[in-house]
Amino acid sequence: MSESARPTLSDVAARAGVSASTASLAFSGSGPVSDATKQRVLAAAAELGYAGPDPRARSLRRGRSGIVGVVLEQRVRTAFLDPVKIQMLDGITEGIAPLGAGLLLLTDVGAADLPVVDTADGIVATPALSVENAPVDAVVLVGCSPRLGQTVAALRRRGIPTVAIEGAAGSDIPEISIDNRDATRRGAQHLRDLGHADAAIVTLPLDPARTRGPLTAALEAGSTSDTASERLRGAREVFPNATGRSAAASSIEEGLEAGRVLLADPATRPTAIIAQSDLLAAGVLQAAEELGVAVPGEVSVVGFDGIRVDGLQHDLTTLVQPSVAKGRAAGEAVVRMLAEDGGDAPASRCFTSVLHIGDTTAPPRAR
Amino acid sequence: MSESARPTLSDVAARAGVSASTASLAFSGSGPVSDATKQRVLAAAAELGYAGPDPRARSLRRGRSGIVGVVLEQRVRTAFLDPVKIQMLDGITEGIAPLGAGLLLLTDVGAADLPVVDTADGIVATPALSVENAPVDAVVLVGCSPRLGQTVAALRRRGIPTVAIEGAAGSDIPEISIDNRDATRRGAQHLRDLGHADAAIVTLPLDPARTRGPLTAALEAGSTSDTASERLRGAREVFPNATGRSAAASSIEEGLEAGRVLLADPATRPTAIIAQSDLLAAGVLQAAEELGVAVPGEVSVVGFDGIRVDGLQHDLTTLVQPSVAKGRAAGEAVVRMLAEDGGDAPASRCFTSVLHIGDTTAPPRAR
DNA sequence: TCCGCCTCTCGAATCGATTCGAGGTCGATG
DNA sequence: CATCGACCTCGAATCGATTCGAGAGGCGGA
Repeated sequence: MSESARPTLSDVAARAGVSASTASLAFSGSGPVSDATKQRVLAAAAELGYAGPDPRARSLRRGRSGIVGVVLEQRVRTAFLDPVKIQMLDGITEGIAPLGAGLLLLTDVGAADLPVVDTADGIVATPALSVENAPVDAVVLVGCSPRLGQTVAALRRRGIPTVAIEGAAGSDIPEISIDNRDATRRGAQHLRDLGHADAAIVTLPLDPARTRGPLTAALEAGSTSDTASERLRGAREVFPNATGRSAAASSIEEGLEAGRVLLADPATRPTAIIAQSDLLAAGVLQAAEELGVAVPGEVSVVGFDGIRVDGLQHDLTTLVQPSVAKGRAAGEAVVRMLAEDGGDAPASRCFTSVLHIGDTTAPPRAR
Repeated sequence: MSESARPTLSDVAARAGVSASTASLAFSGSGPVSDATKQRVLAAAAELGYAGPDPRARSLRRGRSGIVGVVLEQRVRTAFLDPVKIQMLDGITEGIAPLGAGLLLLTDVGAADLPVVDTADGIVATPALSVENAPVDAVVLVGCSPRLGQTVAALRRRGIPTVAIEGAAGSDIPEISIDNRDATRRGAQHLRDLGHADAAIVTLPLDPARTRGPLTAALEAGSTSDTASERLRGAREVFPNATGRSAAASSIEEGLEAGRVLLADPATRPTAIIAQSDLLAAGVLQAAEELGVAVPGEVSVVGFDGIRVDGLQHDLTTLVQPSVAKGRAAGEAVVRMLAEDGGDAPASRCFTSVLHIGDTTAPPRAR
């Protein structure tokens, strides 16, 4: 028992001359244990180099692992390149702080795609950790994805409390969202009020394939992204016939790409561009600069998110959304659902974005 | 048993008319189970809505949790604002892919600082998850920190395989690093070769307090950051008497701050600035622009990292380090250490940075 | 027909800690 | 002096799955 193997609680107990149960009490600190005994146990633990109760055993017994899963819809790098995601993650961290829980990064690419892993030795290793089998007490879904349905189904089957940020996952799952549609509408209205009649849109990825290209009716109809669709609808409320481009990601690069196409031809160039994220907007601004198109003189640009894009010269007109607060709300919802008395309150929340008018929008130049 | 509670493997087994052991075999797929039986078990599971083996129980029995911990030295937001960290994280993900393991985010603020959490109800909750008690199979330390020693001690006591990225943690812990000192020296030498004699340095945080201010001897002597110290030494090999500023973080903002001070007075202004990160360098460039100091005409700037700073107009002269490869190497080291046959090979690796000469360095203007 | 072997299934032990009720000791009180 | 608590400590059951050796059938060959 006390061989070279790591000591267990019973080893410590034996050494201290008490029973395992008493040792356990001594460690968890809560139970009625005399000071003398506690000291003895702690001393024995120190002598044996006991590092504390095994978290695996503890979590089996307690039924809680102290881990909250965060499901990202993309690979880690891609997700974290988006400042909005990072802010939400940070908010989640704040929100679950009272739980003292850790954050486990998961992607919903699905275990099915990679059920087991063959090691070099030809041994079949543990199936990859996924939302189907991760030892989590609760899960926060960040951003919707085509696989959302399957992910939610697995979570429901496992009975794991779930909260979704931006993505309708089902009536029993609290959703933390913002006024995507109305906010975008307000941004578009701002452009209309300035006198714009010809606005183009740069959308977030619409389909699972993240198709980059012109914004076609087919693409729009087949959208699997609530966020992109809602923002699109909001824009269409003001500019029903707006055309545009669909980006393959929310990044400056993609915005640049889209901007180049939209601004290329001075004859057909729109007087305003509504980008569905600040990163895309920043790319559009860069494209404008590249092509020598003045902002806001010749083209106005509106973004979405309200992040500080490092190094951006402009004060972007955008819809400022409370990303950190969203994350925090999600975290708090998790805490509530995990509380003993129970989270009867689904506690969905919809935050409001604020239109920040910067220096990238102005009346269109008479042509 | 099969009440409202979630079904267990034995429930499934009972329903399928087999023993629990057989059911287990059927699920793990590996054992010699007849197809008929397997189908029966799977069917029973489906009927009962069994979601697969409980990961907590499984990890207790198997002794593996399938989770790899990543220890960050700061809060999540701060860490992930640094593109280098994100790249490394991504590399780690790639590296441990064969494990099929998940990534658990941990910070080394220490459980001691927040041993237990009082809930609103006055109930004492589970101690916060930390490196001391997280159910991880291995850990990757990202960046060194003052608390490194304690973190490593806890890990060692627990017998958890550990790999450190940038930070000497002990002889038994593989370290993945880069040639901080020599790389910086080469960057500095490049400046010297161009004719610079008066270079200033902007360092990464040196002490636990992340003091922002002039680079004093005391600060240097008390440095707890290997990375910053090494890069500083490299610079000093070429410019022994260089003065500078210490930043409170690796960010554009901090670089801007430092740049403003260093470039404020045209009389004492250095002809070159060596920044210990690209983010800091970008800030310095911004400061230069603000103050109307031409780059590289009036001041040359060298960075470190080789990240693409979004929106940066310049092609920064910098030392390109392979961040993703570093992460991947760390992940691979973890895989090796976790392999059955055993990772006798500590497998420390030191990568080499490459000097990329952009357009931010040029000979000093004769004054 | 009988034997041996091979394939599939089962029992029981185990992973390490937690929890709860039972029991034991000791001091104080009537 | 006997009894009642109060306060500790202990035993045993439990969390849910995995694993390994043993045993039971079935089938082909002699």
